[in-house]
Amino acid sequence: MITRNPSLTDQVKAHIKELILTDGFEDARIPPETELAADLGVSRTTVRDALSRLQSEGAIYRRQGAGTFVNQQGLQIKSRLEDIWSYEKLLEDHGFEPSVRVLAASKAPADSPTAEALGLNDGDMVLIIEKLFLEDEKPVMLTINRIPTHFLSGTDYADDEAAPIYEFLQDHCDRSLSYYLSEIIPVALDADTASKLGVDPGTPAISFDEIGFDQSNEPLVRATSHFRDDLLRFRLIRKRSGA
Amino acid sequence: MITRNPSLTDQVKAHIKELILTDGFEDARIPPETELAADLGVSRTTVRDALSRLQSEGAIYRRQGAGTFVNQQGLQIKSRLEDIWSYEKLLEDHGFEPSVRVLAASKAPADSPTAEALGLNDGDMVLIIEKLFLEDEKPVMLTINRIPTHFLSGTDYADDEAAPIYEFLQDHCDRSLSYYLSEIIPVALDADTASKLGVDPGTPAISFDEIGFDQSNEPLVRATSHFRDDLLRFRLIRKRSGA
DNA sequence: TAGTGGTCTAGACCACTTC
DNA sequence: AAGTGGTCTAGACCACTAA
Repeated sequence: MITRNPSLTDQVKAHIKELILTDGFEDARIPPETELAADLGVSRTTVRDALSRLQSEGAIYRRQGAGTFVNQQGLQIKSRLEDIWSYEKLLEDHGFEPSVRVLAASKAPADSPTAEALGLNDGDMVLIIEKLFLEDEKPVMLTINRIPTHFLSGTDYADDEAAPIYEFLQDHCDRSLSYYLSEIIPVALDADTASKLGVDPGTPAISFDEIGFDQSNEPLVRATSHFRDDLLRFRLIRKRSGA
Repeated sequence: MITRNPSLTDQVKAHIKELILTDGFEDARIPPETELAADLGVSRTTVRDALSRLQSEGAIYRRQGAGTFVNQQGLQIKSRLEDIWSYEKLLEDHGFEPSVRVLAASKAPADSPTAEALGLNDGDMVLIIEKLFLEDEKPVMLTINRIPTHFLSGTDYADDEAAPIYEFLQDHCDRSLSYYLSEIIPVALDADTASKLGVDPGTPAISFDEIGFDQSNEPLVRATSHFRDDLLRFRLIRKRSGA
């Protein structure tokens, strides 16, 4: 049942991932590329594309001349930092079933770091949406989004404040979020943030300070997020790079 | 002058990066893949491989049907987290010329997190190497490596304690470091670490807790590192993933 | 020496953007 | 309609690992 869309590569990738999770293989060894290609009736290139993606996700590793192997360690990686697109999905990948609570949604003049990040003038207004993500009523992360009000194409957005930001920007600003430039910052939580997250003030936490851009590199949104380190910890595989 | 090794793809990649940094292009637009392929006398596949790597580094982005463009934001990324291999190189990429000071190198029984990470028994000995990386006498990061002593193939390693760990493991343990599994942890610096880094106790910092594995997934080393956030901040590009 | 992954080619067709 | 990047094929040869 080989069809277009999802792409062949995606189907092959899903198939191999399935094999990894169910079979386990002997010695964690995955069949040779040529064999996979023959079995699935696709070209070796397609198989290699699929394997390359699995490799970059940390699920497998390859040794020239030896073979392709399952990377048990890599399976601990729930999500690659650079692949995080919505926090809803991030939390789901970590095994949560998050609910979202909008703590605040109001317009105010941009503070100075926001104005600088978004290229605004002093006094320009931004819509501030503060969302808390919970798992079973327990706070996991807090995120504050700031969107220039001049992007808003209407006023009837109240129902969608809980939506993922890229969706909100699409629906109510007619802008398409393309990527984030993100800084990873260690902080001691201030009293306000700590209380919203249900931890003691001063608790160390990871904070993301990010700017979301559209395809033309125009900044659309500035986001600041804080995570409960005891509930959500970021892991990654570091390898010798080809660069 | 097209030769093997470095690979064609690497040469093409370097060539395009050169173009990006010097020319700047109009509208940040990069010539079409077919044109690059013709100019350089290589196949489009090779050009695409090179562009894909540049894209994953954040230097460019591609829009189907529209073209390939320079990503000015992405050029701010000094090094991808997942491509960090030695801290020497990381610091160089950030514009430092780091010097290394070995603060300690001694054998001791493994503490319990180390023993667990490396699969050791209670009381097994590890060689602990504590290194401080400085820029102009100013501490930037501190790293502690723990290597099981039973890996050591000799006793004359004293001169190489300052070497990058993968080199030390190669030369004195005959083991080849393949990858790290790394956790990103927010901490408030304890008095000892803070004083070594020259900051106040309690200063928030990023800590990496990592296990280094060889090709067979055998753990070789556990490392704990702390960074001066005011001198070295991690940035990354987050994109919608193909996964 | 046999078998594996790594690199590269030449070409086809598709999906999408732009004019 | 023209031109771009995205997907896929079939095949060649190389570099490396393992028996």
